[in-house]
Amino acid sequence: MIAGVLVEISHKNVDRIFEYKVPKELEKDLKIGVRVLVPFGRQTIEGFVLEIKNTKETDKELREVLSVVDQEVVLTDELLALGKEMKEKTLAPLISCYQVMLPKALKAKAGSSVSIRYETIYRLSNVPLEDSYPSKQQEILDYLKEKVSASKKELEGFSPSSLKTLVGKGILLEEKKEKYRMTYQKREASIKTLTDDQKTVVKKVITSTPQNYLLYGVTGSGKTEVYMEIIDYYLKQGKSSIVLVPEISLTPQMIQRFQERFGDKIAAIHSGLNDGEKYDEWRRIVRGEVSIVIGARSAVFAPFSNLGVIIVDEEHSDSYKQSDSLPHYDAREIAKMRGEKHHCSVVFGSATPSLEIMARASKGVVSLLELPHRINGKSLPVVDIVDMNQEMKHVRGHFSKPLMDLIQDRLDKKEQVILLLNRRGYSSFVTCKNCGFTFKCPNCDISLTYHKSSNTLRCHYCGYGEKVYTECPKCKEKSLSNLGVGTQKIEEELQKYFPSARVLRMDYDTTSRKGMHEEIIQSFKEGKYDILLGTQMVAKGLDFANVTLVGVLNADTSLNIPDFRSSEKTFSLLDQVAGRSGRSEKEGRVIIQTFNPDHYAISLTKHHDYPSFYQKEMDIRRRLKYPPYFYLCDIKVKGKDASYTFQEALKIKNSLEKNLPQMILLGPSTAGVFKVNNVYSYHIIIKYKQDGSLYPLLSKVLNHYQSNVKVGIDIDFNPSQIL
DNA sequence: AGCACGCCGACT
DNA sequence: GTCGGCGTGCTC
Repeated sequence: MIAGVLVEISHKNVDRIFEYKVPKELEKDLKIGVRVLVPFGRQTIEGFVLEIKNTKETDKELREVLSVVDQEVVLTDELLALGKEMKEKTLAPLISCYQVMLPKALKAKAGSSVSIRYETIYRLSNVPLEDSYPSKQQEILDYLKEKVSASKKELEGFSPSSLKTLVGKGILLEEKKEKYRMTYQKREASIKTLTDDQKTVVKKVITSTPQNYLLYGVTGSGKTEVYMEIIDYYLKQGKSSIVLVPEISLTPQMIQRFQERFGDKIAAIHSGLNDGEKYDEWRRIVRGEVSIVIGARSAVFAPFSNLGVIIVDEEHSDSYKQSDSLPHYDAREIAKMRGEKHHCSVVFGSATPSLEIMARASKGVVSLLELPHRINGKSLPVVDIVDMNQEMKHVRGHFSKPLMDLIQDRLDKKEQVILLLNRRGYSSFVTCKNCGFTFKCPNCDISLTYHKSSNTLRCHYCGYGEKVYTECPKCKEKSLSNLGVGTQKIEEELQKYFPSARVLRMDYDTTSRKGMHEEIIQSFKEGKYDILLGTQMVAKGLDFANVTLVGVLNADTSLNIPDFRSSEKTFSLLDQVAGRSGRSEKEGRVIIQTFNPDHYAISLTKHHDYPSFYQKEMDIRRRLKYPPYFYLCDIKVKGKDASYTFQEALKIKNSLEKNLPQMILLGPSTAGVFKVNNVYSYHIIIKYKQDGSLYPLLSKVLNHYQSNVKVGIDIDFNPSQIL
């Protein structure tokens, strides 16, 4: 027997199958999809068995498999095939595709530090019981007759020596049992009755043939209830479900709602868990002990064999794309692929769907489901857009008069306020403090980034550059600056203007400690604070009945990020945060402060007008040849020697240009984050309608450079952002 | 990714 | 004469 093994080294040079002889005694344990320990050069490492050949003759000199690591298959046939497809679509090393599917604990290096936890349990053996025992022993026996089995901890109240005696006599059995670090308790099942709209959506999904859906529902329309109802239906059919949410909205509040309804049938995988806890959750899934997985991006790989439905909540979130490491996969695409394999539906939900999916919905490629009303029967909150150009004279700190007045009003009424400090794309673009003017690239329509070293403004996409002016070209004021404020500064201002207000800050600083996120949300919910001030994380999924005012201090920052999706990101953020207001009985209000009141991404949030935003934005995307009309591919060329790296990038671009005449190639341009750790990056951007020979061609480029140690190449198809 | 082999500079 | 720099090449 010969085993084809993929070793646990994520590098192009070794991203292929190596063959090993299988010793007779390992043959029965060695299966496709298990990990094995193999000698590799001078080292001993782990790898996945991908092939088994039953050839007897050993024509080649092969080394032997040392041991089999897993008793159970860790990569099922489905996941093995899925990994190969991912490699095709992302051009990442195959091993990296398998590594993202598994918890850290199952990767070779972390394996030693995370272990399975055990607890000792006691239960009655088959030895016939006598009529009576000494009283201390009898107590234990009575307890166990009732409970069948009990852990050591539970029996702490009883006499330890009597316990020992009973075990010694063989009346009780002492066993080691695996113990999970997380526990879920089902609480009051508060199943709300669905509205007619919600019922229609649920019915459509569970009665139709499996397909992909876009659930377009306004904020507060009860999408989560719809998800749970669909999941419940499949649960009763004996099928499992995956719920994907962006990490930022995977709040304790959200998990709690699922837990209340489904109890220990759920496993929640989020960044708050440590490696051991994640490993436990994964084992519960593999063993079929749970039927519902709720988690961020990587939860899409939950090893279920009988999927009933996959839910992708907040579908528009860019966190579904893995951009920081290989493989650059998109969980939404993986969801569709698994949906097809399992013949199950995939429901993509959002109040502000991505243009890509809405475009597909309007073509009929995905089915559109709508929830146009809030479940509380109230209309969406009234939004006022405050023009900060006009407000300049009345402004106190970062607060306009209308916002100040409304905050005071809510404090008087003992109602709560959420304030959003938009920090998205908190980078060095130049804005006029007086009129809000920002420099944009004439070719790409994205904000220019300030480069201190050369004192120039540059476009990250095409490389266009211009000199920095001291005077604003629009209003002629000398108010150009690259401004930015932190939450601490705003908190100080709030304390100054509203000394009696109890302000709670929520940002990356205050939530980094484990459990802090939960604590903050809980204490705000309990009314211990009047104002919740935070960054993006206050925008999504939070549900506070007493919040009747949402204020956005600076709507413009996300408008100016150097990305063709900046308008979409802004509209979606503003609409989402506005939706936090007036979720219960009381009417909600929203104040949006901006220097660009006429920009469509801001003005259209006034009436929550997604359809108009969609039309307008699609028009721009079509004219500038951006998605969803064109696909994008971002090729990053990195190296320590700036000029050498640029030359190589230019060579790549020229050769691609020759071979891809029907595609549009941009660059090489300096990356937004040009220099990181003394490594310089250049981008080549490809816009295309059909991939044609793109993939094989880029694969060749990668192979050509795999042995070049001076430059590294990173390819990202459909990038969520180009940095 | 490791790890060794290999061919040129400053030292006990 | 050696110790060691990190460039090139291989791992079933």
